[in-house]
Amino acid sequence: MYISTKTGYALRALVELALAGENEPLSLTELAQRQQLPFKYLEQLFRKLKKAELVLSRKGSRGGYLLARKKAEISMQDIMNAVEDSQQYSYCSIDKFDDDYCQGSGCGFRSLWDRIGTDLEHYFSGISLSEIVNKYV
Amino acid sequence: MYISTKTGYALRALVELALAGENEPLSLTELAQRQQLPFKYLEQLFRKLKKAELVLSRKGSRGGYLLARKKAEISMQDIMNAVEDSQQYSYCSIDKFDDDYCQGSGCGFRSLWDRIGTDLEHYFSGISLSEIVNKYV
DNA sequence: CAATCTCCTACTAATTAAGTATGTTATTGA
DNA sequence: TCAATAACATACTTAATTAGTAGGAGATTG
Repeated sequence: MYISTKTGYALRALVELALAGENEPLSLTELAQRQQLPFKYLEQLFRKLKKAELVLSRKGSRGGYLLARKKAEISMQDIMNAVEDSQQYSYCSIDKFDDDYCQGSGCGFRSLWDRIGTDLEHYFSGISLSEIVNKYV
Repeated sequence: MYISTKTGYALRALVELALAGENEPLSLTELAQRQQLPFKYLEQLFRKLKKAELVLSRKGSRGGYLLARKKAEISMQDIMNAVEDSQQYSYCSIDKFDDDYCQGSGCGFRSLWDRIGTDLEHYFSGISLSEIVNKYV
């Protein structure tokens, strides 16, 4: 169980946006250079970030990306949700078990996973981009 | 970020041991049947669980596995540590960045990852096998 | 001594993550 | 108005990790 580099990249990138000016879009070319991240990979991440409405874009020359919300309104949970493929923290391998053992929502393990999922979601929702920028960067 | 089936399997298996008698070892053959888990895969998991001193084994006929500690003394963190390959919750992709950006322990992101790792470790250490057995099974 | 187990190593298969390649569309500034 | 710039989109390749298999050696009990 670990945080993917995908989330790491996204976080770095958003921190960079947070540090940039409010109204000056930062281009991915620039961003990729500053963070030494693969440009084409970033493009993909940003498509997801945009879909999740964490960033806005401006096309064309002098275009780029901007944060769509205030730093304080973007949490690590948001970022992970946007970028990570599986939305769940844990999954019950329910389909491998027959009905005697694991019966949908009645399954004990499933409710354990659910609890853990909720707890972790709560935890990561509590870490905002502004906190990261202030404390760690 | 999610909990692997490996951890799920191990948890299920240990719960099964917890439910079994104190001094009657449970064989993997039996366990695999009860939980519908692949026997050979379980063997590997149990080798790790034994190495981590979470279980004891008795060889030979009528042999099997027993919990090495009281249920309350085994946490999800223990299980994950034992079974999961990477011991870290998060890793800094430090080696991809040059020294200008990320300088070992001085790197802001790294300390963020460290904080998260510590927090999660603490969280999972707080979930014991006995709690799981009591509340969820 | 035979059945039943753990123990050990080395594969293979499947899935996911990471990264590349190629091209299209929109916007700005010269 | 056109050329440069940068987002948008899709499809593909490679690398890494996870899940699962296979076969046999070494103990122990009835």
